[in-house]
Amino acid sequence: MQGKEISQAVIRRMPRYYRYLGELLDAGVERISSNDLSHRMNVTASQIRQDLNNFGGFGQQGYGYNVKYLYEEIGKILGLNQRHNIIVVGAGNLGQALANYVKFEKLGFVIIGLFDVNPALDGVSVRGIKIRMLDELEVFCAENQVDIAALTMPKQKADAIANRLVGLGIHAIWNFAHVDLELVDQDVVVENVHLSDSLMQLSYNIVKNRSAKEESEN
Amino acid sequence: MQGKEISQAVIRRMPRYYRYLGELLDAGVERISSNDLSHRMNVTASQIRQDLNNFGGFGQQGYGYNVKYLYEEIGKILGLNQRHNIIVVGAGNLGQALANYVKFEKLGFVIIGLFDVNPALDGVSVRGIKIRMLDELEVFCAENQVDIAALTMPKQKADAIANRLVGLGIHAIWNFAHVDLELVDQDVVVENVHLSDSLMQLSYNIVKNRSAKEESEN
DNA sequence: TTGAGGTTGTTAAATTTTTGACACATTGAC
DNA sequence: GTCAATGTGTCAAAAATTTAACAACCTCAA
Repeated sequence: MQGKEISQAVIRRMPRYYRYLGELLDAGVERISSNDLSHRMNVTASQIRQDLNNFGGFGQQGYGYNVKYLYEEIGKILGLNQRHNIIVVGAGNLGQALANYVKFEKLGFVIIGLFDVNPALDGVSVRGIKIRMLDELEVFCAENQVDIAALTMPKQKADAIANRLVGLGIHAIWNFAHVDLELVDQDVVVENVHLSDSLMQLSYNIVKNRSAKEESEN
Repeated sequence: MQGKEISQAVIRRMPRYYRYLGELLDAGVERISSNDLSHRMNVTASQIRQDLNNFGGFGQQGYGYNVKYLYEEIGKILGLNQRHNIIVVGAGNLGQALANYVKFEKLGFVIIGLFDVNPALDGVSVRGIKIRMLDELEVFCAENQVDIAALTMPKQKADAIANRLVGLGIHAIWNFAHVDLELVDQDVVVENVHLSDSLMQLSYNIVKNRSAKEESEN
């Protein structure tokens, strides 16, 4: 409960630990040392110990970490011990893809609504989730607990809708629109998924890799 | 052409600069100072100058940066001055969403093929792109220049297909499967998009934000 | 029960990243 | 032309992150 801030660099690595521990758990592995895990994950053992110690001492000297216990603790740290209701605003291909992605539910993220402006989609269901028109947002948010809004509409509309959602009491946004949201209320958590940026990074590394190869050839 | 390595931290920021410069260009802005840009982007001017100087001196003292020139130069750095042909392996919702996303083409990323194992999808077209069966991969890659493979199939199949693709001469992978690919050939560039990880980071910040609020209330 | 081997939590060092500061070049008003 | 204002490129300082090292402690076989 102490307020020492933990860097986002550490947070970015936690889901990966969680994933590896889940796999170990499935494989029936009961305990693991930071050294062993570091080899599997291709990071340093020191980093693993340092990262985990931000949240407490989960291991035991001479033994290592209990896989099941550590898995559950990291789950709690990441808030996976509680349910998060999501609405997806923008029921195009990406929005529907998210709605169809069953795996999120195993992590506690449940998509409870899809919204769009396109009348052709009104009433259509995706995996049992009805697509609603955007003007039903207010009523829906009043009647349902919405924790996260995923934005998958074109960037031109993103700002307006994001602020409308925040006004409806939603304080977490998973933003797929290719803009940096400008929110009036500062007390909102935003996580961006910028696919174009990701592609550009890949592209940079392709070019770099290619020229490195050419250089080593002469 | 000197080989001084540029950190991925810098590379991660470049697409964002590119985006902001593109917007300025569209808005008809001809020149911009690092200071002005820093305010718009909410970073330090020093970081902008430092970042850009990794690639050369694009600015001019007393003037700033020419928007059009800088935009184009960053485009070149990111490899956007050349075309990248993409195939998407896994033509489910996400794969089709990618195929439908027109914006990638403006950046030079052209999806030229979709592949799946589901016979029900055989021959179906998405935005004019025909879905092919996975066993046609070899012939397709022989007949077409494929620069990037996007993997949107379940994680169990990802490793095998990735290695198969690398064997076919594809050295860049845009990986949406929730695994760290284990590739036999080391000379491959991989960019991961782990949506679950992104959600978990969001979830962490939700919980943190919530408890911070509660604390400030008492 | 003992002790050799193993492993954490933690402190310190090394490295990387970010920020600050300023010499010097360019601009543009007069 | 002159000169104050502007603004880069770069060097140095500060901050953050990562890695290394090790004392303290636990395990488990004998």
